[in-house]
Amino acid sequence: MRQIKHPNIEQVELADIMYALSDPTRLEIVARLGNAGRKMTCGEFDLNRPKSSMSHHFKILRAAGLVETLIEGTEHLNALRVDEIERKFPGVLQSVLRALVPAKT
Amino acid sequence: MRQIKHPNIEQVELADIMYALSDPTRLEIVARLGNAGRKMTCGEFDLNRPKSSMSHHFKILRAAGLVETLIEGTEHLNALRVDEIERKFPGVLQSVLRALVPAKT
DNA sequence: TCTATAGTTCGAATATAATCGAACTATAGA
DNA sequence: TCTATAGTTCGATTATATTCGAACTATAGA
Repeated sequence: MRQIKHPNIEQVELADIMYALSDPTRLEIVARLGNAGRKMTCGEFDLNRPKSSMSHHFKILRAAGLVETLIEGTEHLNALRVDEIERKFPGVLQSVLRALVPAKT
Repeated sequence: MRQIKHPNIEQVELADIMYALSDPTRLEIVARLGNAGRKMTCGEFDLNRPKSSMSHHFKILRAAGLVETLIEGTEHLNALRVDEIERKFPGVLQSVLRALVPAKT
């Protein structure tokens, strides 16, 4: 396996995005990715959960089209697909990201 | 039972909203309520599902804080809590509603 | 008071999801 | 080639959701 397959943006459905965002762990991952504004490895999220659970959540985020994962060496670099999602569903991801920031005055 | 209890807006959580919006039937209900821009009875949604299923979905939409239900006679009048949600999570519901409109030029 | 209407609740069946340890894969570097 | 690292996949368990018929509740109107 060279690179991970992602859905292309035409295939992305709103209900799947909503589903992916309905879990607290995944919301946290999305929040951190959004805050970071850079690619992050799975290991960087220190959410006190075993690797297999984290992997499961990333899989769902990827399947929903929210996250894109680039394999580089032994690491998987994850990024939000903000631009594409924004073009397809304007405002949805941005407003969610804003809602996730804890009152950043 | 006089009137149905709803969560007040402070108690409403983003994950619950996302969860409520992750089901196609509920998305459809929300879309129609949004389009209508008026209160609608449960029976008006002609989604080919038994009453008990519809009732279940309305219960979840209510619990998530998305829908407000007013009892009037034998009917239950449902409305989106757009203003409150908008104040708490700016853009979230609006952008979802816009995404649900099928290319209304 | 009787009946029709609108919707909820209950209960059981079925489906889907979350969780996590253990085994696995792929790469980097010694 | 051996080892460590990063992450995935598998499989089993447990938890949650969906679905829908049947019974129920509350109100309106005759």
